[in-house]
Amino acid sequence: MSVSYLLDRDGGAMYSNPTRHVNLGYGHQNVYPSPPYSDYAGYHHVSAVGNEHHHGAQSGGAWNPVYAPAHDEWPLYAHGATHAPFTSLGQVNAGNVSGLVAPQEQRSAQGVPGPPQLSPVSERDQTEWARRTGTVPSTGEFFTGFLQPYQCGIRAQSLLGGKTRTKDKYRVVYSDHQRLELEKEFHFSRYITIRRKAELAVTLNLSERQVKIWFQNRRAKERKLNRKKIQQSQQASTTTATPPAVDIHVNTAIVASTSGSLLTDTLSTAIKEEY
DNA sequence: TTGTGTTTTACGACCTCC
DNA sequence: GGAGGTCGTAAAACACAA
Repeated sequence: MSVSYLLDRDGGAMYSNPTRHVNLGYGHQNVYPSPPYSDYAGYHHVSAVGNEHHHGAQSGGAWNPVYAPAHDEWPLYAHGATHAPFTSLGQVNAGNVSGLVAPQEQRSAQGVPGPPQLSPVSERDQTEWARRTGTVPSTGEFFTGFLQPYQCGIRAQSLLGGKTRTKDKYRVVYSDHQRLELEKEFHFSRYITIRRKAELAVTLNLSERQVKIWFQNRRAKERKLNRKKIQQSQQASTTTATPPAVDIHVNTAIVASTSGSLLTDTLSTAIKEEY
């Protein structure tokens, strides 16, 4: 299967060779039936994310001109960066995060099963997050005020021996909303398309580079978790008195794990069919 | 409060593919 | 050569026990 989904979703915008990433072990991204963010309990919006696999029918959908083309990296370093991306996505207020509503409506208008409404982030969640981060946005500034990546940082050169870091922040902490949307996207597909990356970057007010790196880190996290699970299962199998039964479900689970994902046997069956 | 372990961003090095 | 992949790592942010 490899990355054909990319071609499907992106009209071949990414790689034309379907064998690319064939060894990466994530060739099944499009189907991912595990419970939403089972290993991501740290985020509190799970209930609103239950209907993932949203923009799955984006394939073939026309690129919506609402979304800007890929913009330059690091667009938001200065204070008071413009927040134009949201001006076209509807009003954002402190009690209703609606950044993705417009895209969904557009997808719906295209007759495709679009993404769910953006997970509603309650005012309590926002204030909680603001409290934790020590940043309290004013009404209407939930996105524009304190979610700016590198909001305080002027990208400084020659820090850390030539490495580039922000001047007064080594890294920013993404908002719950940003991480939630990224997780939703990741849950839909382990590999983001160029088109979707640009879309997300605009929607979440991140740079495309940040989105790309987030996905890289997220895949690394998943691999790490999978390695841990494999180790645990191996330890469990060695400590059990009875030898592990030859169970098709177990085997498929191991196959899935070694391929770097959290697959169910049902899913692995689908993968076998793909391969 | 503090020490410590874990998680989260961000990057560099290196690789593959076009 | 450029883009994006993995892998390893730095360091901030966070969680939590003592």
